[in-house]
Amino acid sequence: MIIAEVCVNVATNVIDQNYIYLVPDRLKFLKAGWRVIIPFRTKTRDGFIMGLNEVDDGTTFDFELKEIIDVFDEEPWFTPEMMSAARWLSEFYLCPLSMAMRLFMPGRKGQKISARIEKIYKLAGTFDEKNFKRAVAQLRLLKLLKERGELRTFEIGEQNLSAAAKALVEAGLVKVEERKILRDSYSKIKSVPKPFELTAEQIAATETVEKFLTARKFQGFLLYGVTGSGKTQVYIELAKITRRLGRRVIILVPEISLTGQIVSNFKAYFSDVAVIHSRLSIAERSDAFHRIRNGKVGIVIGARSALFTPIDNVGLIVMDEEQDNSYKQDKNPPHYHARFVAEEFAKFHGASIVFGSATPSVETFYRAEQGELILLKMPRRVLNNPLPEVECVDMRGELRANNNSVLSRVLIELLKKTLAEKNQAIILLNRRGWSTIVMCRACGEIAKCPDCGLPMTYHADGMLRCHRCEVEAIPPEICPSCGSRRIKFLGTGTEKLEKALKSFLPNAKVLRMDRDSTREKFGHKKILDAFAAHEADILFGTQMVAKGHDVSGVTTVGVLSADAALSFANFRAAENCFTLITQAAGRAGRADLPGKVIVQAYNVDAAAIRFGCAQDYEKFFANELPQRKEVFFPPFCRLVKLIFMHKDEIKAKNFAKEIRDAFYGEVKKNNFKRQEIFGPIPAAIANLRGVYRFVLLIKSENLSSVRNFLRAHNLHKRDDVYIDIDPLTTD
DNA sequence: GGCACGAGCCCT
DNA sequence: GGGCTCGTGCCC
Repeated sequence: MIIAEVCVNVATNVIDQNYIYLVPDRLKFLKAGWRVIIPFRTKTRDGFIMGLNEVDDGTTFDFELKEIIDVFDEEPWFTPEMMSAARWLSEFYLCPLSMAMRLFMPGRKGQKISARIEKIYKLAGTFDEKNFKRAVAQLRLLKLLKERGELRTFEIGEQNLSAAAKALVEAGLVKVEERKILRDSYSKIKSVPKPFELTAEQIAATETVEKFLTARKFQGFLLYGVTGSGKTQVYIELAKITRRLGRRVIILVPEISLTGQIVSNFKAYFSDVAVIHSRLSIAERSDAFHRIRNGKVGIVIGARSALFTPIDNVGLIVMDEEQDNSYKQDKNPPHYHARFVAEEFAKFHGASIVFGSATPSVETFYRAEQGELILLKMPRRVLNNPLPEVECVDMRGELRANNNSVLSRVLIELLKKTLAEKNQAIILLNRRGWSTIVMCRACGEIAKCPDCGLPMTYHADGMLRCHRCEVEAIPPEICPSCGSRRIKFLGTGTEKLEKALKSFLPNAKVLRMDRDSTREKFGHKKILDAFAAHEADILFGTQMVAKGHDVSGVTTVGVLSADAALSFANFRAAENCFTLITQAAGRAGRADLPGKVIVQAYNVDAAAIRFGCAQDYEKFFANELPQRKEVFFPPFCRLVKLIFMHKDEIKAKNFAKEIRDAFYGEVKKNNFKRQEIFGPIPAAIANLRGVYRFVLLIKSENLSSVRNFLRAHNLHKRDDVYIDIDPLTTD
C-alpha cells in the first residue's frame, strides 16, 4: 500500500509536522506536490503531499491511518522547486511548513477555481457568396470569419454582429466552440518602444551583468543610479539578454501601484509578461500561475509575492527600489524579507540578482562596499538632465512669521509660479486623513484605538479611524476622561492639505493620492494617468506620490513634515527620512525643464534632512554607518525580534524574562561571536485586543545559533510567541 | 485553527 | 445533577 506524507494547511504554529495518510487505489496517480482533501480530527481540510512511500500491506501504525478523500486540481500544484523553497523558508524564518507552502498558492486555502469559458465562432462549412440571400450583416460576418478564421464573442459585439451570429448559428452556417480563457486584467496594457539611446553608464552596467548572465553563475549587483538615470532601461536590456539565453526573468517592485508603470515599460519589448500581486483576484492569480507553469511566460512582474510562482529556469531577478520597506512581510508568517529570499532563490537558480536604487539601504550599500555585491554606478541623469535644486524651509521661522498653514510662504509662491507657467507640481505629506491627533485640551487625553491603543486619525467624513486596525469610532464631544468639551483636532493629513491647497490656489486642479483615494482596482493608475495627461496641476498625497513614476511636466516638488519619520524611535528612522526626501525630489525636472524642490521641516539640522536636501547619498551613508557600528545595529548584526503575548500581563513578561535568562546562559557564553539580548520591554502595541505584548530583541553576528536557541526552546511551536527575523522595527 | 474533553462553578 | 465557561491537549 502507498502512504503519503501530508502537510496539513492549518494556520497555527502548534502543528509543526506532517501527517501520514493512506492513498486509496482510485488516487494511485498522486505524486508529491498535489493538493488534496483529507480528514483531520473531526473536520476535512486541505493538505499538500510532500512525499510518498510504499509499505507492506497491513502495516500497522500507533495511530489510526486515515484515507485521503480527494484532490483539488487536475495536476500537481507545487513543483519540486516550490516545495524545496517552502522548506527553506520554514527553516529560516521558523514558521510551520504549511504557512510557507501557502505563499505559493493564489489564495490561502485550496480553493477550487472555476475556469472561465469563452465562445469562439467559426465557419461551419463553405457558403456561396454570390447567391447569398440572407441579411447583409450575416454576409459581412461570414466574410469576416472566412478572413480571420475565428471570432470571439466580444469581437462580434464590437462589430455589431451579435444578432447576425445568432441567426447564422441557428441556420447551421456558423458553429460555436468553447475555449478556456486565462484571466489577465493587464492584457489591455499595450505600449511601443520609445526611441532613445543608451547612455555610456547604462551600457557599462549592462555589459558587466551580461558576463555573469552568460556564465549562468550566481552573482549579486547593486545598480546605484540617481533618480532619472534610466535604471528601468537597464532592467529591460538585461531581460532581453536573459530571454535570448532562453532563461526567465522576475522583476520585483515594492508596491502594487508601481506594477502598472513597469508592466507598460516591459510590454513595449516583451509579449510574454505575467503580473502577480495580492490585489489580483484569486482566479486571476491562479490563471497567471497556469500560464507560468505551462511555459507561456518569460517575464514575471510584481510585488514581493511574485517570487512565489511555479517559474523555473530563472536567469535574472531584478529588485527595484531595494531599500523599500514594503519588501518585508510583517503581518502573516513567514515574516520574510523579499530582498533576502530573492537572493537565496537567485543562488538556487544560478541567476544574477540586480538590486536597484538611488538610495540603497545601508545594509545593501555596505555589502557593495565590502565587495559582496558588484557596484554599478549611474551618477548622471539621462540626456544630462540636471538634478533639481532643493531648498529647505525651517517651519519654526514660518510660525514666528505668523504663518500657521501647512504650506510655507516659499512653497505657495513657487506653486503659483508653477501654475502660471502651466507646469505641474507634486506635494508629499506622509499622513492620510484630516487631523492626525484628536486631543482634549483640558487633560491631554488622546483618542486611541480600542483594539491596539494607537492614536486614531480624524477623517473628513466625520469618523475617527485607526490606520492599523481599520477600527472606526465616532469622535467624542466631551472628553471621556475629564468631561471637558475642549476637544481639539491637531496635526495635518492629506485631507486637510487638500483644503489648504484649494484655499491658497483656488484655480488649481488638484488630485489626492493616498490609500483612501486608491482603494478600487487600478485606482493608482487612474490617478497617475489623469495627472500624466495634465488633467490636474497638483498631485498630492502620501509616500505613494514619491515612488518611481515619471511625469514629464513636473517642475515642482514639496515635501511637507519631512522630518516626521525622525520622531520614531527606530534605528532606521534617519535612513527612511533621507530616502523619502531624495525619492520625492527625484520626481522634479525630468525632461528639459529644471526642477525645484521645497523641503519643509522643523528639525532642519538633522543629518537626514541636510544630506537629503543635498541629495548626497554617499555622504549620508558615510555619516550613518559609524553610528550603526557604535550602537551595534545592522549591517553589523542581524536582529531577531520576539513578542510574547498573554492576557495576563505578568505571565507574558515572566515568560519573556525566562527566555532572556536562558539566552544569557546558553548562547552568550559559548560563542565568540557578539550576541546581545534586550528586554522584556512593552511592545509598540503594548496591548492588542486585551492581550499584553512584551518584546525581546536579539542582536547577533551568528543568526544560526539564535535560530537553534529558539528551536531548542520550542518557541516556534507556540501561537503566543511572534518571531521576526530581520525585523523592520525593534519594538 | 478549532474541536473534544475535563475541571470548576452556577442554576433549580 | 445538568449545563455553562474556560483552559489544555491533540489532530495521522
